[in-house]
Amino acid sequence: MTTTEKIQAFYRAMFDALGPQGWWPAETPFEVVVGAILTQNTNWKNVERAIANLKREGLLDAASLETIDIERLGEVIRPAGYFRLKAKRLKNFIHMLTEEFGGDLDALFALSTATLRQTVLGVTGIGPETADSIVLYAAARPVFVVDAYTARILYRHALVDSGATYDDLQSLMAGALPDDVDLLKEYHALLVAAGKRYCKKRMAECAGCPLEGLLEDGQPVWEVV
DNA sequence: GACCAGGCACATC
DNA sequence: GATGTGCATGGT
Repeated sequence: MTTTEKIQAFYRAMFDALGPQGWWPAETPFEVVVGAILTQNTNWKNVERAIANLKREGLLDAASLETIDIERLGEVIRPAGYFRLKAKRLKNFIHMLTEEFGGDLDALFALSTATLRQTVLGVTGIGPETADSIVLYAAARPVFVVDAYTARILYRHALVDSGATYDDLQSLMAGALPDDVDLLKEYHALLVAAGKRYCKKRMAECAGCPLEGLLEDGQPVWEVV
């Protein structure tokens, strides 16, 4: 089995076992952007609380976030953790959006995919995973979103070594998959769903994982990652 | 009480 | 270029 075949087999196995995940869980592209920043290294449940607070306070739009006091914003998003840091990061994104695109997400999303990704990446506090989440799930452009579960699952199945970078992982996945927005949305969501259930950080047993026994060559690696 | 969660920037060597 | 550390809440 080639690496490409393995990556495609992983998708089928996860989809058959777990079904469509319906990501991103948000009502609007703007909410996707906010959620992408708030979920950095954070349980989604806590992000939901923070987003509910933003909605209740009528703050889930560019103009409101541009004008709100940063300390008050921090209090509103507090349940998401790292709240001072994330208040700053939200402000950084909104400043860029306001100054360069008149606060209009559609204007930002009119950029070419590569330029859009670079522009979003240029915001302090937005790294590769957050940028790609925005590009894929908010702007609906075909990029592969790499996250900790992607790295862990590919590493434990010996498709990459422990030194693989974000770009290494992204290239590997992109090279094996079509430029299909719906498929790429689903693949990332399935990796997270499978990772949460069967491949948590210190989990050494993975009984019941849909990826179990899929590879006929190469033993899975079981160092903790 | 330790460990973890859908990262990222920055300091230091 | 690699490695270490701060950031913070809420669930298990």
